[in-house]
Amino acid sequence: MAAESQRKATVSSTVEDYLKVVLKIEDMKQRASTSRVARHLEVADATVTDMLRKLKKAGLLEYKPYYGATLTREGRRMAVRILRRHRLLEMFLHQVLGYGWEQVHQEAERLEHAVSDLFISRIDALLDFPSQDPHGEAIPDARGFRQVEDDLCLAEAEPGSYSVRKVTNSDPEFLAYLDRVGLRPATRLSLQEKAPFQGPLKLLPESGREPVYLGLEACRSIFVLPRKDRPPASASAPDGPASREAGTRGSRK
Amino acid sequence: MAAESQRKATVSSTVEDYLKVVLKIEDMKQRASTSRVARHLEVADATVTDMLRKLKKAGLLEYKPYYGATLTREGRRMAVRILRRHRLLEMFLHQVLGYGWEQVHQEAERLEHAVSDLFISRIDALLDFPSQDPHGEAIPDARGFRQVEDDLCLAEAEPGSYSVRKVTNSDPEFLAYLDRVGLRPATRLSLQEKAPFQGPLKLLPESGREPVYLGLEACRSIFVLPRKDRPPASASAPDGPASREAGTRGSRK
DNA sequence: GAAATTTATTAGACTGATCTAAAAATGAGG
DNA sequence: CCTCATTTTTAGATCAGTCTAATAAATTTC
Repeated sequence: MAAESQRKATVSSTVEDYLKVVLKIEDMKQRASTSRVARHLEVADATVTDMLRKLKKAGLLEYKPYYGATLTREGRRMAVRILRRHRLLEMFLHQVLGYGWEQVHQEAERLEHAVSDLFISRIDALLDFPSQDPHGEAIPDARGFRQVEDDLCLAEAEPGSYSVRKVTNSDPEFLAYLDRVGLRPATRLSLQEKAPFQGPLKLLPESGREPVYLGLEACRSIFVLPRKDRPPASASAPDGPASREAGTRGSRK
Repeated sequence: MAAESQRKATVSSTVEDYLKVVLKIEDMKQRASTSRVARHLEVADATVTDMLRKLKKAGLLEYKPYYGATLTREGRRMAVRILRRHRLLEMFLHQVLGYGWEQVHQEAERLEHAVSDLFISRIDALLDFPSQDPHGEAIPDARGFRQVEDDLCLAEAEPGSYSVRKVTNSDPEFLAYLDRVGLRPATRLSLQEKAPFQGPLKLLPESGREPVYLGLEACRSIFVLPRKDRPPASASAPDGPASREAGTRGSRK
């Protein structure tokens, strides 16, 4: 008998973190090499080599020495489960406990390993089965299905009118800054020029404020949706004027 | 340079568990001996000996070989902090996420080590600063102050009228049973006889149902408050009408 | 395509929390 | 006060996750 194990494999939170990182790297269409994984987790390369071998043995990923790791079906299932927990928790912290979007990541990072499935299903229901977290990232559903997201990275966008879809960077400082200048999911903005190789990119958030200048790196973590109306227009959108105002519950301090 | 350390000592969740257990034992007015701590934590005695020495070195408790441990001021502060988190979390799970009182303990046991102070203060406010958890146990306040509780243990109570104050036993089976027979904090009940050495004690919960019989051990985890009206009376208590139709003596079947 | 550079793996060690088995204190009874 | 049972500690190991330093494979560069 060899094809026995089915469900229930309970893993340490360390293992969950490794799987999460490999998934994240694969999602960015990069190779999950030892050093890349090590950078994400902030551990030594040697530690990762070791761990990847263990995870391979556990059947959670494929591992080719000098190449890197690839999640197996089971490994991906677990990774997506954690991703779901993480994002659902972020949403919960934001909506129910009033956390700012720059505060949710760190807390969710700890809770995702500690809460039970019951907890997750209760907050899912309490939040009415949300499909996105406070940063605009999609929350996988309970079966592990994920929406396909082919968003446009601001760093590659042509001049035009857009709205912010998601921000993939959890640095609190950075998020707090975006918040301050009025850039959050659903914010409308117009872009005058294509992102330069170096130097800041000029944005005009609809919020009417002054232009915002962002470095290339910053732009890489902002994803947008094109809007079908030209940059400097007056009244047009039928779904409400200065909407954006709610969400992003204050707190801070 | 010697009297430096003040706050901030961050400890592992294992250490938190040891402190919690020592506090619990001290609260029961027992000696926190190696083996008693070991039994509570379900680890080997040798492990405890080791750990107690480390905790002593860390200044969290006194430790006398062959005698046991006593929390220091700092150790007690930490232990009470965890107790507060635990009970506040239980209340939160019960009130906000709809957990049954037999489900809250296990989840809180994991969360108490994972949530931040911000999380705790948010749920505290959300629950409107509760003073008791779902089992009727007092929640220490944010400064670490604890209400003095001198409750009467059902195992020692004289016949009379009481109401349930708290239940100190987190076994889900047991709690689910109490729930089924209608015994929970604030339930009124009358006691016909004093707890026997062996055999079940007969209780009459006000909820009108049949008498309930509880073993001595079970009675030890139930604490009650005397009510000021005698068993077989008619009208008297100003805090409720036809309270206790205390008659019902024995009979019923 | 050989040398230089980068990336990855091996080797050896450490830390924290745990265990088992053996030795040593403690404390009760005679 | 001596012996026996109980409780506690010591000794020696294990396991997971991590590190550093040394070595080896892969890749890039000239």
